[in-house]
Amino acid sequence: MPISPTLDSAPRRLFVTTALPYANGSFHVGHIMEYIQADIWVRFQRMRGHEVHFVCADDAHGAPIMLKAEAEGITPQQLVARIAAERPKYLEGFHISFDNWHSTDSPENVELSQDIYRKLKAAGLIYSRPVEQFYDPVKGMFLADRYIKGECPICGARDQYGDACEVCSSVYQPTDLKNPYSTLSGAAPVLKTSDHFFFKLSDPRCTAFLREWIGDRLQSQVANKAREWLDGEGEKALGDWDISRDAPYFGIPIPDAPGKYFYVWLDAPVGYLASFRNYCAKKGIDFDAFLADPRSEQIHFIGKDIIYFHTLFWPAMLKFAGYKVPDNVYVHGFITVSGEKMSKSRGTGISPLRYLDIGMNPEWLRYYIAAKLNANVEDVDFNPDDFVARVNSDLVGKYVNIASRCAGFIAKRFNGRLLGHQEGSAIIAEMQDAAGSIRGLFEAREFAKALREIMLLADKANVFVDLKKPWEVAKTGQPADLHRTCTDALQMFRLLTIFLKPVLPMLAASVEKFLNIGPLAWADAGALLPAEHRINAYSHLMTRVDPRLLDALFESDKEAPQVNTKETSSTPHPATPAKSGVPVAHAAAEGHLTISIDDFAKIDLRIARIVRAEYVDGADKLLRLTLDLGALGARQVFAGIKSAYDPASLEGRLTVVVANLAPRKMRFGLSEGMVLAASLEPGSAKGGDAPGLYLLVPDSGAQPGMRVK
RNA sequence: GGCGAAUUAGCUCAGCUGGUUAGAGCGACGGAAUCAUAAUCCGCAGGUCCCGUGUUCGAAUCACGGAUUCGCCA
Repeated sequence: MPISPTLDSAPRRLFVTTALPYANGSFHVGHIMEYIQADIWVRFQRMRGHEVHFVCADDAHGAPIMLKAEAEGITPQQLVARIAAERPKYLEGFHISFDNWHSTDSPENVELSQDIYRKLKAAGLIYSRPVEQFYDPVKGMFLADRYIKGECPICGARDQYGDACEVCSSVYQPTDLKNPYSTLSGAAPVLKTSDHFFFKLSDPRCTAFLREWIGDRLQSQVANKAREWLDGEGEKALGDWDISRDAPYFGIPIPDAPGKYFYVWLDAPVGYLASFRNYCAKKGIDFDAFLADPRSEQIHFIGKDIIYFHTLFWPAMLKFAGYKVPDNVYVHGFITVSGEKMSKSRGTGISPLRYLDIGMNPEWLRYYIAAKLNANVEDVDFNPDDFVARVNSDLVGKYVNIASRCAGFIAKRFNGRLLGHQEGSAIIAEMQDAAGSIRGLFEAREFAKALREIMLLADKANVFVDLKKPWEVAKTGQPADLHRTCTDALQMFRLLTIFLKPVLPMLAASVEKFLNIGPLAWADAGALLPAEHRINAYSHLMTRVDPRLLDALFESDKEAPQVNTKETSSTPHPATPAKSGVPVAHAAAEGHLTISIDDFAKIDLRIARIVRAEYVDGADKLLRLTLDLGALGARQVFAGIKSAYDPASLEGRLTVVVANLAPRKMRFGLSEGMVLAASLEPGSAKGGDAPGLYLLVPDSGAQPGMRVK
């Protein structure tokens, strides 16, 4: 049940988080979707004047990170630091406005996790008992289910994981497997007993509290699921939670229990608090006072895969450790691509980094995702054709176009000044009235509905301009009428900008500059630009999506990056079950000096004929080359060889081109490859020598399109 | 296997507690316009509402069965 939009204007104090991403790999588009959803909501709240603290952190602990670091010959801390270092590129790239980004491998988290544990223990909710588990005698560690494979006890299929058979889909215990082996060492695991600590979730105090906490605050789908778990009976009864792991383990030591560590899922959500506390210290906010303030709201945005942890363990942990409990958990579905689940191992999906690298506008994605998000736990499909149509039609065709078609008149005919808004169009008032319902939709995370309503208003603005025909009035009518129409249309444009600002913060900033106004807040919808207000020159606010960019986005991005292998992903995991417990010990250790023949084979080198070569307006170093690649067709390539070659001298010549280089959007157009040329390394030029540039040329007889290998 | 969710025009989706000819945006098609980075406006055409049976005066909407897809069973 989404909470009803606040109708009063009492300032709220919001502590908002997104799920902590596991720090063993880069962000995927599922993370980005969650961040975009939360960021839109957060920016909306800030625009309304509320106090918002929006934080996240890397989820750094656990066996997968420990093993991966070991395989790379580095410490877990080094691995986590490397991943952390690349986070800002994504977050800034998609304009995610976190106030703080921290790590669960931090002093704050150690302190908070241990404190919570001690208090739970004091409350009588922690106990220990022996657990018998598979143990890898070679690695000297206990094995989680996914590090064990063997033959299915039901159908006999080989190489099945310890929890379920992919062939006959029966479910069993790892100890049921026939001929089990450790995926880490290949050794046959042995059963070994060890004491584990448990959080007594089945305690009547916990279940009673959780029933009450769930109340009607959660989305109905989420509440139903949580109650199903809570009310389970017999086999399905709510079990206690095993919160300890034995050394060796990368995690937080359990107080007074040598060799025992918190299971990563215990300290992961505590990371929300750790990050917030770290942020409070930097900002001089009183952490304890904030959490103690009954007005403070704690909101977690998460994906549907981790409902269990956030609606059962997490509130119960906080409650019985005497901490503030979450006010709400907002759950979203996964993102699919053209209806297919993303699978990193199969190379499908969208790489956020590639999206940025090929020059796609992050606000296109923000808009598209917002246009498909609602408050339900439903998957969102990224459909390339739909993406192009939606963005181009809504944003460029409808919204930006309003400013574009009026700004010229205001600038040329009226010296950039607006008319007063007396007797303005009724559509302006209609838009101002709509601010309330749009606000309610943003508040309830019904972004798709909000944008539909906003675009309906944008349609009306375009019809308005069409009916008023300023281009005719400019020739034959009264200047005052022209002034009136264009002023009104810009007033509408400004109102639409307020409504779109949570989704399109950068575009809104450009509009603020264009309109020569300060940052727009939600309440500004109640007022209009004053008479005689002077606007700045218009420059285009957003370009259309070139469908070829989508091709580039999906093209042969086959090399699968690291697959998440945490026990359960703490992220809005797009899909794929974590199926790669496969050790990669051999991979990175080989150093970076040599590559394999397979690596080299990835580079598609081709003979190309330079059909045309020309200077590029405004480029210091570039020539635009049109290449003939034989059977591969024609390509446009920008080459930084202007200093060494006269375009005319290049036409007709053969050279070598990297044909499968990811296309790159440059200021002057799309570059679809790279021609090869020899030069000295920068800085190694001997005094005075020009570095020089020497284009590669094949021996005579080579034909365009031939493969070079 | 048990439980649950989804399936509506070419695409993306609305359709509340069952009620007259099932809606929107985009796309397609036909016109108009030319202020706007060809954007805009008007019109028109698209649907056995997954299939089947049933309840009902009446079902996209309810019940049962089935298909497909997905999820949970920690």
